[in-house]
Amino acid sequence: MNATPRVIIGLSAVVVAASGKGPELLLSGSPGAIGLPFGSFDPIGHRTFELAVRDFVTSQTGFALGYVEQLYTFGDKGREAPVADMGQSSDADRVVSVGYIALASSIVEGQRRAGVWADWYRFFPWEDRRSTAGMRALDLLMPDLNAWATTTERQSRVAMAFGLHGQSWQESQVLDRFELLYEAGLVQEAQRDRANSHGSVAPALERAYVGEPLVSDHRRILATAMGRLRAKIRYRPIIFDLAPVRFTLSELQDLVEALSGVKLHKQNFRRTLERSGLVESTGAMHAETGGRPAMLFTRSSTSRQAGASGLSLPLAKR
Amino acid sequence: MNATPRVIIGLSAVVVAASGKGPELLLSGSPGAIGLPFGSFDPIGHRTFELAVRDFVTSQTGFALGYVEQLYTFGDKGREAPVADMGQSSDADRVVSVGYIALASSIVEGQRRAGVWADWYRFFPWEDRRSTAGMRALDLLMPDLNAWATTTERQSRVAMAFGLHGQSWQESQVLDRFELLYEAGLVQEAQRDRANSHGSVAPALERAYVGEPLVSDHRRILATAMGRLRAKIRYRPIIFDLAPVRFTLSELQDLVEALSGVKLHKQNFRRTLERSGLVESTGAMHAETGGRPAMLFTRSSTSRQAGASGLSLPLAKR
DNA sequence: GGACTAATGCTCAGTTTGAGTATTAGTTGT
DNA sequence: ACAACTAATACTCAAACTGAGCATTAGTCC
Repeated sequence: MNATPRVIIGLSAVVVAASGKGPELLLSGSPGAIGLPFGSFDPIGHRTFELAVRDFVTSQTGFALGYVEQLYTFGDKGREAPVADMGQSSDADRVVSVGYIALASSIVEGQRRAGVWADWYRFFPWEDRRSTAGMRALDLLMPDLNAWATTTERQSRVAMAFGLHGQSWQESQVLDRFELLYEAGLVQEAQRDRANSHGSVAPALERAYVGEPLVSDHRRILATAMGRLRAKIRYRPIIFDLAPVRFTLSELQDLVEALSGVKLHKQNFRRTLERSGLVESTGAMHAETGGRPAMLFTRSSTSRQAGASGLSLPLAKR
Repeated sequence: MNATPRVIIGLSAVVVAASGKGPELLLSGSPGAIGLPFGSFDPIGHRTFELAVRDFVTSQTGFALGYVEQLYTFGDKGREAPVADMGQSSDADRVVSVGYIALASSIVEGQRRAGVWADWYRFFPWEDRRSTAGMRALDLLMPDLNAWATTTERQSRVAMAFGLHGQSWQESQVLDRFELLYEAGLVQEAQRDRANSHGSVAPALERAYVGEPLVSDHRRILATAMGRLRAKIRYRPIIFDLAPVRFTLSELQDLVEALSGVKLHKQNFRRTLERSGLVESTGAMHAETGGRPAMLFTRSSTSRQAGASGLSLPLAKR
């Protein structure tokens, strides 16, 4: 047997922070080739992946991470993340990339250093169902999706994924929806990948409603991360790793809505939240923009314990 | 910079099948050094990890896998899985292991080929709360756990993990419980790892209630897998990947109980199951050992769709 | 002091659970 | 053929949880 080709471990991180607007992502790369922060794992220097992730994100962007969780390890041939500019890989190498999710509590202007932060809905406009803009993006996609759904199997997949025909919208099925759009050729990555293998060029898609593409398969990784986060806020109190230390219930609700992309019923949200025992009021009030002042809350100590549960998401009406 | 040491990707698989008794695991190794099926990833020959897993499990045990899902990637230095007998690694290499969970539908005697199958509760006796034996294992551990829990922080962790003081038992917290026992030095791996670093030898533990150890950190991987599976049956219909094609509701319940380690309320279990639409009755009946014959069911077609939900687990009384 | 804007409070009906009690359809022994 | 036995199924009932609204405050801004 010849010398085995080297295996290179790449690390990519979906770094999420909440600004006043909503969830923001840390990106790197140059215009036209934007991607997730990506670094390669040094088998000698790094004792654990997690330390390595913290390390390269900090050194690339000057930003220190809070909560970090492993997402998935991507090892399929033909979908490798690019390490071209690392100058160390050759064609014979096999790149395996380990994806991580990291949360940073709300962005304070001073904390922003290098790196570009972007609203994550830029890459998934149809995932934002709070605004009419997001709903409109989906409406615009539907004709193409329907055209693609020629078999009943496809139709049923589309219906399940996008909550059609009486199925309910499942906010955490981000990856299913993205994969469907990819298969239907409605996202730019699909056309790019096909062009790479067939040499054909498809017509440009209107970015406004198919979202912006990312380098390599980073949008897929991002979709995986989004789905995982959205699912996880339901059973683990990770929302508090994104929220500021003290917050009003409305601010917390806005944050949850921004993450999950749906509107919640205000009174029911606070009801379940108070019952859950995850928050406790500080005495202080918050002088608002206008309207009655709100109580400021903090996460309770029980919310920090090992098995603490997450939030329920009572949807708002039609 | 010197030539970088090689990175070797190892693959380990937690292969679960349901026999009449309960969940069984596929193990390999020789007596005294039992572990999970383990193989190394060939950067040239294998296009994807998943294919590689199917491949090495089949070639090592003659058993073909059904459902396969990635579990976690373990890359911490000092916890590498052993590849000693592969004859290809040197001290300078860094081993990263990607763990997988695989499910095989119920074991038919004829399907068993190589490999050893073992009841997974052999490794986690305290996780089986259906039998008095399992409850007893926990009772026997408690004095030692309490002795270890000298701080309130530790006490609260123990209480959360093991459902003490009014906290409820969370069947999916398998890893938390194992880690706690490890920290408390109550599982053999802890003593082995300490002996490796300090050269001290601790007294042997009574295997009957601390469970049997596995090679390397395989018991930890197994705990992770068990927790994941137990959590997942609640939100995805994977139980049907373990069940036979046709089953009675009692058989299905037994299977769920065996997996999750708790007793369920029979009438409520079938009520939620029927409402869920995950199963549909075949016309056929099942001639039982004794008692009224039961209807045979199959998983419904909707249970196969993308976003299908899992089972609710209505606990039985005290 | 009145208008305006959110934050909080409360209600109510429809569902979903947790726990049991009551029947029913086979099997087995006499 | 009948009685005893064993599970599978059917039903009931109350407590807890949810989905939807209506009603009441406590500040800010003319």
